[in-house]
Amino acid sequence: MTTAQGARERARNEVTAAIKEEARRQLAAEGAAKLSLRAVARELGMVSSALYRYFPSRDELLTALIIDAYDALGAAAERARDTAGDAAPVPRFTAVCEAVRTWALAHPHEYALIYGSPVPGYAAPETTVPAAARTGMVLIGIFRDARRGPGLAELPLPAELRPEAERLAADLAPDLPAEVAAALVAVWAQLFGLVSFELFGQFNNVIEDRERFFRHAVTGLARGAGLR
Amino acid sequence: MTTAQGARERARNEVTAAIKEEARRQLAAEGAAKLSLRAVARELGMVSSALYRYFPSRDELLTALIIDAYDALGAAAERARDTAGDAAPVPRFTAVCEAVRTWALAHPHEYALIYGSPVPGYAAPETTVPAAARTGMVLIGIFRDARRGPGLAELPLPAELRPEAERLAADLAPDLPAEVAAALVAVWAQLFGLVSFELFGQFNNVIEDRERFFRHAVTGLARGAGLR
DNA sequence: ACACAAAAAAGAGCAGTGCTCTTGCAATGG
DNA sequence: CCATTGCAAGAGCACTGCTCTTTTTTGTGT
Repeated sequence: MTTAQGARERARNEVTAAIKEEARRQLAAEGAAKLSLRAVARELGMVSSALYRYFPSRDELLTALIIDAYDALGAAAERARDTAGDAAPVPRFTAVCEAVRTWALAHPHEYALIYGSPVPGYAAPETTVPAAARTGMVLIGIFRDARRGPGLAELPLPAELRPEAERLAADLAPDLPAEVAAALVAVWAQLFGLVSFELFGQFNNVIEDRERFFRHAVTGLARGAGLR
Repeated sequence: MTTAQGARERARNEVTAAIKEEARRQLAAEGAAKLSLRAVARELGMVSSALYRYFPSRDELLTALIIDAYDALGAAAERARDTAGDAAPVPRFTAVCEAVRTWALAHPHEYALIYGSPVPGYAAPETTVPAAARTGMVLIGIFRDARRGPGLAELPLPAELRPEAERLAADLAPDLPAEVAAALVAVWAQLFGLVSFELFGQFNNVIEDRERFFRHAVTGLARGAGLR
């Protein structure tokens, strides 16, 4: 049994959760750079050193928040995919993209935490990989579905990139052709380029109607990657 | 006369330059988060408070570095454009893209400073705008040149986005059609999406042959935006 | 050549940070 | 019931950005 394993364990889990909750509050309010162990402890009515019983370092706490952020974004993407139901590939794709953008706009600091500049000296541990992959999986799924039916056009693939693309396909989606896998990864990076530029202020004084622009851009992205 | 305007002024400029130089060294070595005024001062053999005569705050020093980084990237892009000479639009475009990527890989922390997550509470002042625009100008120039000659295909533009695209064209490149301006901005964001993903580690364990992948992706980008 | 004002540097200090180590207390389980 | 174990607290270290005051340097006009 994993519940009811002693009051001690239970209390520990509760305190851990409270710390993460307060940390997430501070993250949303001020950003990762201003997330302070001491402030979290203060808010929770404990002394800073006590926190180290729960998280061995500030970075470890950040890692926990990173995983949560990846999961929240992945869940938002999955929800959009499910809502889009059995629409055509392009609208399904754009629906997921818009969900990503909407989540990012609603949680800018958490987005910056996972897709912004990495903290120097901090390497994301393996633990984050599954959570990080969730959103990508949703995109892969859309391309996979598009292959059944007439929804996927032919794509060029230069010979010099074929080995890499084959490897990519084998790793990510063994049932997809190499050129689709390559296009998929490019689309993935470009999607987050659009979101990051908007969120990180590069569109300030450049683009006004960002929602419409985004919709147009991701439609182009979908078409460019062969979705029909 | 602006030179030889008193030894005092001259000394001031020299110290300012030395501070920026040392700061850039530390930035390259450890990243923006670990850039410390005290450490810079220490390295220069002065006391930390003396630095405030030259830069009113750490953020102001960062701003100076940001402008330098934008300028260096812009210069790299311009060099690539000039080297590409009168090649066809697509190779000229990819040459500039590869120059951007190469510069970013060579100066990861400076890249992160300008295209990574913004420092919370820090808004880039107007001063950075001209430097920031340089790289974009290079891309605009390529599209402009492509219009003379057969190098630019027709692009779709949804009616709902036309007003925004017209405004965009008027602001950025009055001699380009609205749909080209819109595509340009999207390409711009997507290019930096590719570079950021590689630099920020999202391609770890995903893409091996990053150079070839990048070349393929930006070629697709160019085609998608109408270059031929 | 010298005195003076302006500029620069130094020093002390404040409030904050992450993190470590020791000490004391209290709940748990044999 | 009491030893063990888990946890919180406190003090302290080495930092950070930044301010304010005092001292020193330095270019220049008389």
